Amino acid sequence: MSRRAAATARRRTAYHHGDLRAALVTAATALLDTEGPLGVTLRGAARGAGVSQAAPYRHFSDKSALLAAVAEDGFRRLRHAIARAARTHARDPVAALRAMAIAVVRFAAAHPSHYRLMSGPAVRGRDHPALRDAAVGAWALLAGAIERGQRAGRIRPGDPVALSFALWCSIHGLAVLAVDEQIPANVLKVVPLEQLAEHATRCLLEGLAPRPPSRAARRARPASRATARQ
Amino acid sequence: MSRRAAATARRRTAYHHGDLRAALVTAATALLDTEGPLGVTLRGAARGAGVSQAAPYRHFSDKSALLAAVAEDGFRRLRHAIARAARTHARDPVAALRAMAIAVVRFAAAHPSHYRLMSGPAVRGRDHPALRDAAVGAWALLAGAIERGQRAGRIRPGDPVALSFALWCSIHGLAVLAVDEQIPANVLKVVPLEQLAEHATRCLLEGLAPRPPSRAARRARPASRATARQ
DNA sequence: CAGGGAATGTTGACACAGTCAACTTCGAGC
DNA sequence: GCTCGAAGTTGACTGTGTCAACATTCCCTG
Repeated sequence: MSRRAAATARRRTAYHHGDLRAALVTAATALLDTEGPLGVTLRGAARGAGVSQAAPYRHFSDKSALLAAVAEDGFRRLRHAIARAARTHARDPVAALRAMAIAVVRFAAAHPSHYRLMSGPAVRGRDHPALRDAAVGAWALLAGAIERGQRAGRIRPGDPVALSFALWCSIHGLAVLAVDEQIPANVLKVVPLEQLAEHATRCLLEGLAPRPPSRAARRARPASRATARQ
Repeated sequence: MSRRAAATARRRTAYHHGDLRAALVTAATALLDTEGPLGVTLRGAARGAGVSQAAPYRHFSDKSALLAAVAEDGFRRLRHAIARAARTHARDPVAALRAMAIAVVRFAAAHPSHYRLMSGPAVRGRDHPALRDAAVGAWALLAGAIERGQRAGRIRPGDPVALSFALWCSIHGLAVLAVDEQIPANVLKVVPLEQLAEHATRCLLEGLAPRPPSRAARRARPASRATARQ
């Protein structure tokens, strides 16, 4: 993975680290897990890699560049988790979607600080295209599953991207609420997190299911201009 | 509004500020809007209030206490925005819910940094009960609207808290995605943000609508244990 | 095989942040 | 009128991001 390993196997010397970039990402990730988002520090990562304070600047232009690399790594892992969940239900697209949702929430619960970093203000996708791509890559799996569901007649027709977007909002919203500890105790007491994911996903998937023309659905006016402002 | 005005009208002197606490919250909010979340600083807020660096410690034990006060204020405003939206559709509970969702997303888009702070790692609800209460108070309006919808037969029966939670996930997820600039360009290009809110809300509300027993909904197995791990 | 860039690390320094201790000033109640 | 506590100030400490100047090592070219 590292450009060093790909090269002629430079040996680490006392002076040159060998693969500092990867070591810094690892150290920063460790800090993230143990100390939380505010505990991640450029100097701390350097210490963790056994290197001086300014060394990171040979590999990252910025603190936020380091954080972006960490976040990108997180999205890679998240994508793998989602893909694995999808594979376990290759036959049933709806079950696959549910499993994917649970995988996301599980990932968030297992690595709260990491998930926070991935979707937080510390790194803006705009400034780090690779991060953006990694994020989109992870969530794009949802659209694929939606499409399979449509082909199987389990999900109503329509733009898969638009439909998966609604699902994305739900799942990400739940994950973020969990990670930010904003789920009220009276909810979490009764129902464990994964069941909440199932619940939220089911509510949405029922909305996405094909259905005979329903009076209630059509009664809803398409757009009311008299909504609240601000 | 300020406790100063309520009291015997202490006058501000050169030395004593009069109502530093409120001034600090205002200054911090201004910093948040202009400089972003990372630009909010205790010293900066003190400067903004025309006061020395250590003065805030007479009113806030901590930087995070200041941030919590700012976030709490944000939740108060958010609750008002939601309540106003609900009032504009007193007759149609489903339209009210849609309007509430749009109000939240609008708020988030208008004050991105503020919304981020309100739901971010900077302040943990656990450490600031008043913040937690403000957040719950804002979102509780959803459950009320759901209940009205049930009474009107527009929303299927069930625990209003559980149903509103699914809606909460959707709305908050969309708001957070917007605020974090994670909505892919190919989505935002085609559809403006408020329409996305309508879309997501509609998908979910259709899932929450009362419906004749449907085969597709029942076919979904209640829980599959073979989901992905990690 | 030699030698010279280019990478990669190191040291030292600067500005600024959060935070605290010690001191000062002001308003209110005995 | 005087004192006491609340509210503000000054000065200092540590830790952080960042940079410039210097040191070391790798690897390519002759």
